[in-house]
Amino acid sequence: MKYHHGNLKEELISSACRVCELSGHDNMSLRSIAKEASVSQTAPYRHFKTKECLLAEVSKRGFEELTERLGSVTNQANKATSKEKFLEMGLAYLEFGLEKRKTYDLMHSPVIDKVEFPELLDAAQGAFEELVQILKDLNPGISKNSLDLKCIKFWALMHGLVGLLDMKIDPEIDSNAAEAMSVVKKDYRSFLEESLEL
Amino acid sequence: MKYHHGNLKEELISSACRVCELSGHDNMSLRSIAKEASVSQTAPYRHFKTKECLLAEVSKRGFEELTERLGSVTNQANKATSKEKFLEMGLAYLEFGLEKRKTYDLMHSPVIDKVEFPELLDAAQGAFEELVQILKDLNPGISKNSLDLKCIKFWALMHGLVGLLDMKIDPEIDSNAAEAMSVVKKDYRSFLEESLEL
DNA sequence: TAATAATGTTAGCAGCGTAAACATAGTATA
DNA sequence: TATACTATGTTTACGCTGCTAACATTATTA
Repeated sequence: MKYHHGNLKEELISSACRVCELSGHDNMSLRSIAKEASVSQTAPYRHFKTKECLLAEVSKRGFEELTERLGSVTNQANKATSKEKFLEMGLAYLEFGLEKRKTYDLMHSPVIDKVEFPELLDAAQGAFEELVQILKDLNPGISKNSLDLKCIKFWALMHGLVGLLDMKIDPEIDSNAAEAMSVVKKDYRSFLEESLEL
Repeated sequence: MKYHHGNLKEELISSACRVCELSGHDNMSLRSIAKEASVSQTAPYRHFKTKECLLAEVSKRGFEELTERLGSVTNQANKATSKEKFLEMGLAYLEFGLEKRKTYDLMHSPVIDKVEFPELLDAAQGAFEELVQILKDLNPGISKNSLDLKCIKFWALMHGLVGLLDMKIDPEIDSNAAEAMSVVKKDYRSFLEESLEL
């Protein structure tokens, strides 16, 4: 066993990403992920000033993956229309939010003060740009102001849906909210289509 | 000093609500709020099985306040039209989310497993019913299915906006997202009006 | 009045984030 | 090549946390 690990920082981050998505950032201790890397409890402090810094790294990777997923919709070199790409982007956003739910939670959690991590804002901005681009394509000649509003509306709707779709609602209750949610879940696409006025 | 407090449970809850909104549920320890009530660290365990149970109570009160705020819009006995009430309800939702941001975070935080606290789902359902009612008034004769979809759309948009509006974006960056956000902040009402197709 | 339940205290456990002091390995410079 | 310096690891320890167990006091009920 070497005294120097060689690639500890990277291993800690990827381990943290795994633990986060598995158990949520609440159940994620620096000590446990240090142990997972077979390293002393305080070794991470050679690479991260605080636990929050490691979490910020996890969050950043989340935004990068989201950006990548959205971008791959934009960049698919097929004959899909702008409208279709737009719908697909909405789906891609929802899929990311639901598949990587715990990571998505961290990305939007107040435990990381984004003001202290400007690179996180940059990463989030990257994802936002993808939405901006697709909406611009979809609305040629639109004014900057209207475009901004459309972007926020789209983003907010997607963000809100991720939160609501994942709500654990007891089907026994058969409440209005549960019913409505199941309608949406049954077919995201038609819901998106209607909601986004296409 | 009496041995028995007499009203400890209630005091712990209201103290927890205060601390939560002040510092966020992450910076809230059972011990500190016990101390605030001048009671031993373990006294809360006579009233709450775990810390999560106390947090659930705080969350529940949040939903109740939200329901109350939304309801008071519905029930205002003036000559406001349904459309105006609808807009006001959107504003009321946003105001609650932004004024009681930390509580709002707890209400939507994964630290409380809502499945384990069905009364929380009930409380959330209460708020949802207010949205349903106003949308029903606004769209007489609408089909149940369409109504459900409209509700989700409205709720998701509001929920998403609360999350986005509170984002701390460095104005120096002057990014697209920051610009768009400031446009929305400048006048929620016109944004809502446009977004909700009125 | 005596038994019981409710509600408080004290002591103590294991886990946490983090700081300080120290050890070892890799790198740059003389 | 020897030596200093820096990077990266370990050990130890501190105070805080949620929580349990054992015990004390008060309120309620038979």
